[in-house]
Amino acid sequence: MNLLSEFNHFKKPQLFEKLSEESQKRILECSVLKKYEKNRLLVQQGDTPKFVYLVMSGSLKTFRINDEGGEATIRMLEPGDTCMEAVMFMGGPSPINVQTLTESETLLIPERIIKTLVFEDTQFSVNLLRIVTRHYKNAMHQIDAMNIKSPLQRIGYYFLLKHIEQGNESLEFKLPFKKQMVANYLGMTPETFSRSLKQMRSMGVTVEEDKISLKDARSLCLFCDSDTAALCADHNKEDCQFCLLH
Amino acid sequence: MNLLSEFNHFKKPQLFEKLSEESQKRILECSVLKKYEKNRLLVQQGDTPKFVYLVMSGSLKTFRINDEGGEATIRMLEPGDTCMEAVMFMGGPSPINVQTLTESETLLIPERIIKTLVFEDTQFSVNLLRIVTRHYKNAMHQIDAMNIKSPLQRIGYYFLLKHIEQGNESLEFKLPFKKQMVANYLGMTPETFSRSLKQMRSMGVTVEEDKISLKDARSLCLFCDSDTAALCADHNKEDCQFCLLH
DNA sequence: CGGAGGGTTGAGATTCATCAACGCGTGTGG
DNA sequence: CCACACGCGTTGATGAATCTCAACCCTCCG
Repeated sequence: MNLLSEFNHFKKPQLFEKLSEESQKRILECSVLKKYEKNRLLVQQGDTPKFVYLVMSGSLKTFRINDEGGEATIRMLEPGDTCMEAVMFMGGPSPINVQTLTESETLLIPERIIKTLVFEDTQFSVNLLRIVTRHYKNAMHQIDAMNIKSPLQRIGYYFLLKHIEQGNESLEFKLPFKKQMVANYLGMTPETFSRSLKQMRSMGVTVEEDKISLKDARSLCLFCDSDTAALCADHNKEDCQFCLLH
Repeated sequence: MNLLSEFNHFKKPQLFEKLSEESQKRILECSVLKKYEKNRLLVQQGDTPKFVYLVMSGSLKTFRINDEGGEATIRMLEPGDTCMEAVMFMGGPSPINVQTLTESETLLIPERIIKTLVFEDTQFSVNLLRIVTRHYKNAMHQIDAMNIKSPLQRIGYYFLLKHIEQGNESLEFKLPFKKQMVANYLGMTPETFSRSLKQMRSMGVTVEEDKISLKDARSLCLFCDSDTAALCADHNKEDCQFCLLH
């Protein structure tokens, strides 16, 4: 099973970064590839974690639910992303559900190899640490967003991230998930999401279907902040709005 | 500087758990103890992280702010807790502020020793991983709370955690921070916090000053969920409300 | 004594969720 | 080939929940 070649199809999973061939082989040898239909529940709150899921194709979400039926999306995953790595080190049952958003293929990496390797390969444990801290940073931004940002600002910041992720240069980029999903991820209803998008037009940001178009490269700078600016290739250019603020 | 004896005053920092004497010594040798007055800002959003802060006495908070002056509390720390460990592995500037809530003493552990040790001592990197995943789990609950929980439920869950933390047996326990702080941490105003406390009285939970009193040991079970139940000593007793739900 | 900070209470304003209806594109079955 | 249902997104009207603002009480402390 040579899956490594597969990784060329998308960003190389951070889990395998700088990892010795040896360790990569050990992981892949005991992992299995599995295909799931749309909306299939892979993990439920309260389950004991058994696998790390590496998305090969399709998309998943992780989320929490309460008895009244409310859902809070924690993350939305695309090919190359992993989930449940963090949960394994929390101890105890999973605090989250994992579900496919579309038909998906995922690589199931057993808990045992993860927990073994973490003590035997420091590069692997550092990779895990980097992954989890990245998730945690995201979570911080989510908390921040829901406490002190308006729906408009939440969307703006989300778009800014996607813009930076997708290379920063093009004035057009894609919404990687259904609007409903994004809305819930941002902690609002589809209705307010839609209404906020309308407001955004007057700021030079238009959305048609899943295509986001900017009037100019600085349209989203309004939504930037000090720690996100560092990710921006234009951070040090003199027309960076964030820099102007100082 | 023999600080290890200090650790008897509070829970042993998870950072040092199962760590060799050797490694502990290496850390302590290059760390310094520092005293700060109340409301002193130790780290600002955008700063590059220089230290891990281990709280020896007093209390700190980590939080984000926006230009309109809004604050979103991420964590509140007591003696034995650490912060900035996660930030160091995020890469880039700090997304959070760190500030003392009261006069405090903290141990400053330089970034360099952390980043060195993480590659040289797997126990240390696993400790970090456990710490960060615990933070992340908390963050998930915060996200969940603000999306799909009422103020009442948020407070109830917070109280439940404190109750479990403080040993689960006594019907009285303490609110470890000022109400204002807790309110902001839970994403609400002091006013709604106060009003929700009044509602809680009819559920058998009364608060006077910082003393929380329960009518009976099950008063908070309403606010439990599947992953938190596992922490509860009474989880498997037949009168556990959560268990009854199934 | 007087001021400051924390907490509570009340009244009013605002914002977002809810509910309902509609448009549009797609797929399906008669 | 048409009719219909369904999922997704949008729009409008309504209502409820929480924030805001203001006043007040209390305790602590100079």
